[in-house]
Amino acid sequence: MAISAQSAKAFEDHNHQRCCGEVLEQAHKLATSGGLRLTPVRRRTLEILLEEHRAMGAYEVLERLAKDGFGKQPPVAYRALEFLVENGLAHRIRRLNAFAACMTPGQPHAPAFFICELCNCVAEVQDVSVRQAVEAAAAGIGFGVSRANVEVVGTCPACHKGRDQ
Amino acid sequence: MAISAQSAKAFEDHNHQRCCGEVLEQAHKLATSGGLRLTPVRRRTLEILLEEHRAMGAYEVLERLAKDGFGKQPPVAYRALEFLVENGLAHRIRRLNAFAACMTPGQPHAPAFFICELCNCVAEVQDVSVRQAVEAAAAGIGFGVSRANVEVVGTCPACHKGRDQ
DNA sequence: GCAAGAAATGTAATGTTATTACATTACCTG
DNA sequence: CAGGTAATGTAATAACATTACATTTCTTGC
Repeated sequence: MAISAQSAKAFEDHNHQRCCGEVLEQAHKLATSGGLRLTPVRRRTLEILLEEHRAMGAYEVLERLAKDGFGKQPPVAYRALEFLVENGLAHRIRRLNAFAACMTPGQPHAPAFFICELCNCVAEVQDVSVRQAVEAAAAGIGFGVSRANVEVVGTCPACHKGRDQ
Repeated sequence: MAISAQSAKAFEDHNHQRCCGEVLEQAHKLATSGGLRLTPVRRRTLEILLEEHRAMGAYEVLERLAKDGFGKQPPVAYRALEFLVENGLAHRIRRLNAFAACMTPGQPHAPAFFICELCNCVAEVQDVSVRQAVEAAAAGIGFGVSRANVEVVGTCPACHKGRDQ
């Protein structure tokens, strides 16, 4: 089941070719400097997420990987995706049971995902204040934060507009 | 698979018997005043979540419902749970593929869930500032928020303590 | 270089979560 | 009490995810 072909970098237009290249390059740098092994499957998985530029289900990614000559079984996709998520190169969007490439890899980030309930497109937004609010709330109950996942459901600008018409 | 038997109302001690009764009573009021139909399955589902006072998987809830004489098929649980979530009487914790009764039904709320990665217990915290930060970020990209889901993973006070020892 | 251990991959099987479809029953409402 | 709507029961299946284990590739110390 395809989720959406819509832009995921906020909801702005952008030079997609360029954005893919940039992120991939950043990923490479991180891999070599950080001792990560960006193996062929992993690299290809990241490329697929970047090319599609949207949230993709694991099985959808798997199909693509299989076509490219990699294994056909679920663990192939799940392992590669897990690696990317663990190393900050991708995110898991739980509401959609899907994964999306991180648009700002490397830098310490506090992502929030805005998911359109009409077209299922996803925007990744870096927002420090959300993270700060979460940290403050955590401190209030003595909770030690390791990861925060913020997923907001609503309507993206395009769909919001269409609704009023 | 049971998720946790740990308290979910922040991480404080509380009079459980009393808290269940209160929330159920509130749910009833909402149902009658709001025109909701809190049917036997739905009511029982809410009771189960309240009794256990933790995040429960749909199949786990289903087992209990079946024992109580309701249907044995997944839609029985999913429909009841969906109803409760739609009407603010329960929440879905996506990271755990689970559901938990809302501890503050009726009042307009902005819940954030704190999930302990060691014991899997869940705390529901009402925090306006998180919601405000989300709203602000949404406004920045022209996104219309309908629901925000904040799930924070880390260590609860009890487990955090244990770790240091 | 090469042996030993660690990490990654391939694959089969299975487990878990969730939905679709449709028949039936209960409940409003005129 | 007839007709429509909402809720329920049930079967089947879809979608998502993990376990287990064999095999290969990479790394590292000698």
